[in-house]
Amino acid sequence: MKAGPDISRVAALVGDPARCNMLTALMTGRALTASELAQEAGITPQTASSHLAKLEAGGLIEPEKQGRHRYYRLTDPDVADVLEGLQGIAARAGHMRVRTGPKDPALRRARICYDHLAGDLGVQMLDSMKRQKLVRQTKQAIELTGEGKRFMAEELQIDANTLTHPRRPVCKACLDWSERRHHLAGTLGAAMMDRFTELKWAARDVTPGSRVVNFSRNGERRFTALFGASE
Amino acid sequence: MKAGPDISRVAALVGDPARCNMLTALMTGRALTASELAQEAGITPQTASSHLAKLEAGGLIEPEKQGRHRYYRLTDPDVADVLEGLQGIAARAGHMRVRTGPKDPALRRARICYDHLAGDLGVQMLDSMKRQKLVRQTKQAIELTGEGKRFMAEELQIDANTLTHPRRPVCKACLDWSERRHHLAGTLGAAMMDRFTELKWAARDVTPGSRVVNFSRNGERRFTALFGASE
DNA sequence: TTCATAGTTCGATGATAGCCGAAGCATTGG
DNA sequence: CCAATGCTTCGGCTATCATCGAACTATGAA
Repeated sequence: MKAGPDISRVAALVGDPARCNMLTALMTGRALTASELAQEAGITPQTASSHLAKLEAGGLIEPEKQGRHRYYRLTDPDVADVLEGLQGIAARAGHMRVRTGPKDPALRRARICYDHLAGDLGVQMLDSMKRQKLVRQTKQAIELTGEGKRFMAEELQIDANTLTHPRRPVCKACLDWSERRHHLAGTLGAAMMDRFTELKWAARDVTPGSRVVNFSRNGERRFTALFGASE
Repeated sequence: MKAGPDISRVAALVGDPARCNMLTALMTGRALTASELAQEAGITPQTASSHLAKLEAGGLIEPEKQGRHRYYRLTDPDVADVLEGLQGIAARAGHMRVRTGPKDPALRRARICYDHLAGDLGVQMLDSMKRQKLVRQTKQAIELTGEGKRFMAEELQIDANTLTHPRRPVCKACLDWSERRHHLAGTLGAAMMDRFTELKWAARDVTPGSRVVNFSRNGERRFTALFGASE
């Protein structure tokens, strides 16, 4: 007498190493073409095509035709959240990748989680925002306070009114796999990351498929000035 | 140049239908024996034994020997959270089980999520608790307020001091797959569900493996009196 | 001790599904 | 129109892995 949605199909999709590599590559938030994803997974385009069709049927990714390219992106930030959740379990069980490159510490410090900042600095930022009362928890979601709106406008030139989105909250807590605490997701989290990039405080690592975010010397100083660790 | 924990192994574990059935059976929060899990998954004990060994190695379940029985439980509420998250994605993609029994509406209304209340009533409860300022979001977690502690003691005879646990927060937001909003997890969520059961306001469905929670007529009245929908 | 139950290990089997080569569409550019 | 590129479909190969029968260990009961 089973009931409820059938997990195993979705999980099986993520369970294949090739598909999993594609999905983690898409966690950068960027849309990638079928061939790029094939290379990312280390398989031929034919095989990739089959995998992509399955992922699409499973509702994990969405295609967008553009000329003779097919760009794929994760359908939803929620998908990224679940992937992060799985990473948390895998990390605890000690199932790290065999090739744990030198980039790993950098990944723990600051990385892209779909479209917002994660890792040590991401968690630090949300903590600091709460301490400064820029956000608070009201009914069911985190909310930007009046003080927070002023702060965003003055310090980061982000107009809070532009952040509303029909299907996505402005603020959302996203569980960080490396820190096991929350960082800020939602349209605000995305907008802030965008601004950091525009201001050249931070830049995504150039290695294709890397989620690492590198802060410049000046950028880190400015970032810490706004969201410094607990005094 | 991959980095980070390897998701695919964990996901592959969940991806097998038999193992997935076992895991969802364990989402009741109860510990089940190897044979019970075998029956739940519809496979022979030998096969189940192999699956259980894999799930244990993957860190998803934990055994506990008791006489000649081996009881298995989910290692961690976090595992249950990820499973709920996967259900959310599966539900959106329309991957419901083929045999969507008559219990389905009941499951959406009230069910056990590991050890606390989920479904419509679970979401309603957390909403109401926030409205009544029994809990609030402080730094990174939901916190029980002074008012909340009084409420718990007076209305439900729950001593807030007994709720602290070395590895588990008192309050935690858990994403509900059917409502797509949060309900209350953590030791408080578990304690409240226990109390509801003790007071005979609600009881888990007798069907083995069912996550449905049935509220008595009186129980629902009392529950609504405390955590009624928004007035 | 003897029997029954719970669980595991081993070996063989069979089906699923990932993989690639080759060929086929579709779009762009010359 | 032809060539090149991006992607998909088809067919066959292969390896993985879930499955079960049979035999074995361990605990508890008579």
